[in-house]
Amino acid sequence: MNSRRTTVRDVRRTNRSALLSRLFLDGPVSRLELSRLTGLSAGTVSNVTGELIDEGVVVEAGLVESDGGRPRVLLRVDPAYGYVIGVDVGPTRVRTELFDLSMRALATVDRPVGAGDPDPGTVAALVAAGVREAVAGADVAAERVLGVGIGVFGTVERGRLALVHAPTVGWDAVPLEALIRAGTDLPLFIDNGAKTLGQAEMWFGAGRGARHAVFALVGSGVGAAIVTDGTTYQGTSSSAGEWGHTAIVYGGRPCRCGGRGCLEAYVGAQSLLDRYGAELPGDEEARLAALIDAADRSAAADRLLDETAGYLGVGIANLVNLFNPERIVLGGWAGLALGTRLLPRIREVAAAQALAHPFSEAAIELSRLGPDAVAMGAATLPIAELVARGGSRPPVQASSR
Amino acid sequence: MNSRRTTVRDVRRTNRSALLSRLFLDGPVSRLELSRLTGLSAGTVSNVTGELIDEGVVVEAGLVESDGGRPRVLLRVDPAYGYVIGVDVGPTRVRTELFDLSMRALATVDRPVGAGDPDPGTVAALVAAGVREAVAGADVAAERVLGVGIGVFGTVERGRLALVHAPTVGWDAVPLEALIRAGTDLPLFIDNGAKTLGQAEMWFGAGRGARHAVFALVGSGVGAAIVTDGTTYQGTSSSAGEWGHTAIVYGGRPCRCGGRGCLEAYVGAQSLLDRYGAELPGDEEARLAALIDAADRSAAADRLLDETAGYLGVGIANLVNLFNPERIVLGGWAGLALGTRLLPRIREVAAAQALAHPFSEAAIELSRLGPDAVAMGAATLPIAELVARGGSRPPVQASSR
DNA sequence: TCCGATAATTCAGCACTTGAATTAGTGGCG
DNA sequence: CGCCACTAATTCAAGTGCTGAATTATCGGA
Repeated sequence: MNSRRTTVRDVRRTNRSALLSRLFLDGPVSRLELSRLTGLSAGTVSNVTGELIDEGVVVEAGLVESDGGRPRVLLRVDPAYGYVIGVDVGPTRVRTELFDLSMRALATVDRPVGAGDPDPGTVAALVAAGVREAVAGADVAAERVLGVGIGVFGTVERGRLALVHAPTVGWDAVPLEALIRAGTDLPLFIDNGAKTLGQAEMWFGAGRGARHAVFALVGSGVGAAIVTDGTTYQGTSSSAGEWGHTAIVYGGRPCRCGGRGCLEAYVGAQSLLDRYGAELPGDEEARLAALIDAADRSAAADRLLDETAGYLGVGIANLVNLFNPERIVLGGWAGLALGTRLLPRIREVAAAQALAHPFSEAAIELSRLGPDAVAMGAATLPIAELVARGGSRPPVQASSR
Repeated sequence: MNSRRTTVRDVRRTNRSALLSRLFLDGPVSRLELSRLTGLSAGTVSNVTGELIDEGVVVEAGLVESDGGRPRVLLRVDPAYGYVIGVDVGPTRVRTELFDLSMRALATVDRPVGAGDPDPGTVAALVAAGVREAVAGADVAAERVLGVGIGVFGTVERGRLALVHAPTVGWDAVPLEALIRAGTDLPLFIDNGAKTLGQAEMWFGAGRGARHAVFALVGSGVGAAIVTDGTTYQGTSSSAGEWGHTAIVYGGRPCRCGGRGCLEAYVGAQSLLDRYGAELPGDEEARLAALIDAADRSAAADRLLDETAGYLGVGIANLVNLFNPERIVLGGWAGLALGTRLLPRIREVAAAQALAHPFSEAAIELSRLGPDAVAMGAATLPIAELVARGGSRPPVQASSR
């Protein structure tokens, strides 16, 4: 039901894109295998890969032995063809990483934002500075940077310029993209941090190979990334996936979003610690770890965790019934800490609450990459764009500069 | 990130499909307008429409006046090119309708299934018989029937042959498609009834023009159809959208699905009537109407309805936060009856519970087509297939039979 | 009857894939 | 040492399809 025109040239773009995608995700592959993987004829594969090699996107990478017969030449994306930057913008810190195209981190810059509610201008300046430092630190020419992906806390409203909403820290339609653009000329890709983390798991972690998956992320707050048909679902204005603010207890605990009975008010780390009552030392992560540790001795802590497993299980059952995914991945720093101990119980509860049939299709797993993959996931955004374009063919008319 | 090969011929198929889609949905259109709508050159439009006219799918339909200049010729899909059948399979009745391609109903067959839990064999036989009667009743040659779309209660697991799960009436993996195929040779398209109803609203009702919409259907039970990017979201095995069985009251009322606190256990018509306590006469629909009517006089009924608006509002807020749709359409026979009275209150509750930003993007409306559109929506399934194929071009090698 | 205006068709030029034929590398065997 | 069987990669004619410009069709008005 689409209505974009299609011309013969789109065929090439689509096929370049399909080949690049295989090359990028399935590591070194021979032309013959590419032909099998994409269904394209050997002639076309030869033709297109030749073009990609000429352009420098793809390089040959050794031979595969054969027992009698011409050996296959392996191809792969040249890791040094370009570089991408991923930024994890949290409420308390900005972390910038520069990767080559094999996703090796070549530079990392980590900066605290300072106490209190983060100031948009400060955050934007930290991002721009982080990008400059990462480029300098990795000793890479700025022209070779394909783009900067940014994963932000809060929901991102994608219009001509992205706006960020994060009521809990007083951000209402903050023009973050405009602010950052003032400090850098590189192409910017902004999305919610939960979604970029989901993207990372999808490409390199627990989501590999899945068509439909939901990444349930529990940190101080609770979010989710919903992948349908291989792509992250955005909704009308990119704010889809606010799983943490779905009500699970009608008329229940007030949530910091203003609603009542939201999942986040029951399983978010902040809420958990609030409900525990007893004072614990250290930052949020240390306190949650202490709480989990205490469960072996303290009945109160144990009961609290058991309740949490119940809420999480029901929340996950809701996802199963609504999305019928083949995989549900529990992540986020608190999600991992809780899941490591509670996963069996969570599965149990979900099994009891979800409909039998969709539940039988859904594998419930823990995140593989850990919560630090937000930046890496963000860095995949410019790569995805490159692949979708079919690798940047030089513009038709080579201008003189 | 797809990996299907693309050839030059796909270009034609895609463009035929785009043109047919415009012709089908935007009624009579001139070639020039088609060119503007699809972005295709005038030459291609001329070429392709010529082909479609030769094949009989499209016909000319009058001229549009001009003040000086050659008048535009209007084109439209020939309503008599083919016919489609839609079947609404409910637990108590099977309703079969035959439509021409302008969606005019030419024949309707309505049959009760009989009391008690429906027997799969009986239902399948009723469908097959209904199809035969409709074809005979409309006096249409069976070869001209493009296909039969079937909207079923319960979730549909789409594999090689569709299976139906409906635990509430004891259906577990009923091979409905196989059973019906035994009684007819026509192409079959089976989907959940809520989804076909959503499809009908999407094409002809409250969903027109929306990219992202959720159709929330309340009848005896509760279901939903989720439209993302213009197509109904199916999930891994087509069982997505079980909104009725998402928990909204943790540990709440037991639901007939076996879970606890499901939305259906609070707002489904059956549950509402159960909770009302007082005995009412007539069938479910009459009793619900009586309950709503009583609310003006009875404090108990009024309170029950107000509670229901609360649950529905929160349930809808969950949809808003999770899907960020541009439209939420409340339908189903009970949904319409309740919504007519309660919509303002439902909107109020949803506004209070949902996040401000996604809520501001979502229009909450009532269904336009009423609950009888299940069959019509089912009938769009074969049409959608026809359009996606680009209108059936005759097979390359015309066989001798 | 001719003219200006708008719509539709025709066609050369170009982009692309396919499948068959051809060329390119390897190891084994006589 | 040279030939052969085998597998991989490249080349190329044939076929399909879109575009943009030129051409043709069809109107109203002077």
